[in-house]
Amino acid sequence: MRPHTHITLDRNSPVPLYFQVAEQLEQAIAAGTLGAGERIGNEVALAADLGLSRPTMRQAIQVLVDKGLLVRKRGVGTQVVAGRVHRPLGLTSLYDDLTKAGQQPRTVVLKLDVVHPDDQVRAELRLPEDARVWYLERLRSVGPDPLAHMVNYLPIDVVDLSSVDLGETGLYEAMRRAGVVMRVGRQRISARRAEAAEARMLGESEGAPLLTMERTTYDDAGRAVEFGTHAYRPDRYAFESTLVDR
Amino acid sequence: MRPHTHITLDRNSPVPLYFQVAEQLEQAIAAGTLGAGERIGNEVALAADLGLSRPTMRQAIQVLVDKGLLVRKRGVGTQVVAGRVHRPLGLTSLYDDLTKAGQQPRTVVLKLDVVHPDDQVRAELRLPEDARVWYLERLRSVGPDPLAHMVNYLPIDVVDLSSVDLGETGLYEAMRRAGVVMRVGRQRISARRAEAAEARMLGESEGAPLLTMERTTYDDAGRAVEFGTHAYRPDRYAFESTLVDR
DNA sequence: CAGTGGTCTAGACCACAAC
DNA sequence: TTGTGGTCTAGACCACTGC
Repeated sequence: MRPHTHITLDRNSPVPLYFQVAEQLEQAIAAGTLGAGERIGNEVALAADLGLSRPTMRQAIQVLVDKGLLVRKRGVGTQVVAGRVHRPLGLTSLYDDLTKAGQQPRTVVLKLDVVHPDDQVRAELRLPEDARVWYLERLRSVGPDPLAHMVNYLPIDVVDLSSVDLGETGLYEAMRRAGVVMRVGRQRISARRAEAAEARMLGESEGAPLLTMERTTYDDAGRAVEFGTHAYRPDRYAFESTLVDR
Repeated sequence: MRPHTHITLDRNSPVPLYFQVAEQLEQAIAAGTLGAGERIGNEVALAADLGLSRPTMRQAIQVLVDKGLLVRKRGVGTQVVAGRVHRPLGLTSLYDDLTKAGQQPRTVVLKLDVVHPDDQVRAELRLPEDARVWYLERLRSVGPDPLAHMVNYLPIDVVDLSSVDLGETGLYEAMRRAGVVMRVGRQRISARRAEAAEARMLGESEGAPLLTMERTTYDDAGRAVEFGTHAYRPDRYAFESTLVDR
């Protein structure tokens, strides 16, 4: 155990108390104030120190356990996980990823249309026979080289894509601005050979390996709001994620 | 809202109450008793019906929210997410995945040794200069065709691999039997061309696309217990996962 | 307005690990 | 035996949604 690292609470803030604690603990870990393998806690004492109830303190710790930064062990305590911190793979888009990493992505819209979806897309989005969807095809680059070729399908009533500058705004950002609250994504990552046209667009040779991702995203009402199939140049992109067992 | 689906509790069971509830709700969703878009809840009434406190009921629902099966919306209620259920990508090994899917994987151990790790491996495992590690190289097949080529490094004090039949037992299973409790995994998925030797082993041609995964796994004390770099035939394997925003 | 989930309190008893 | 996290209770007030 060790003296806890100067956590201050603002009980008038709209930010929940458990979140304030989690944020400051995370900063302490990132800054090295709490080093790998070091123990925090215990929960009861920490809660008392901060004038919180134990459930609230537990909730704060749980946030960091879920992020893979802390591990709990009954009868022992709560410790900082070894190893450098990865940004977790969340419900973000490639555009979000790149801008957060300080990159400046450029996007070319190759096609934007309203179409009748094929059976696979209609099944993924759980749409009726006669429904129509947005068809969006884009090419994204960072620096001089292309990075990803992206095809997305959205139910037409989710957002009006014709009124959005998709060269300047990411698709997820546009959806959020339209009031869509995305909550769950189900994705499948694999690889395959580049086809001729695709290879040309991405600046690769035909048959080169491409990293592929298919994702269906659902909003806070459980409705499918987007289905996409993307292809990435594997020398320029990888999927990183943290898995936690509870 | 709707009548809740016959949940029975056993207060003498060692299984936590919130977990009993979550399990039975999940079964109801899988069976279609609770259909896509349908509302459950509310929390207060459900808790009262089952004779539970509201926090316990909330904890049960939270389990399924984290799995991506339910979404909550303040002022509205809790609904079942549309779409079929995916098995989530957890802290499992390829061996676990395949056996759960009813497959019978065969594993050939190509090499098992104790070596001095190179700088990358030593850094991933956070080991001192003079530490030694297990080097394990395997080829896994399902049916007549090879599926994955796997290289793993483990600190020598984690488990004695020389006493395990790794042709019959998965690595993760062997670690669990040795008392290792794995809690956090950090992984990176990408793709590349197959090299000559690798292509021969996997029954592919040189230059064929391979799906790659690197993973470092940590135990319940925050210690790095395993680092692996794997290559999969992408026509036979893909990574599926569910992402949840909270 | 009524109904919903989001947060928070102040306790309690238990299971497990380490000594 | 002592200390830790794991579970559970019975309330409370608030923020947001939809009518």
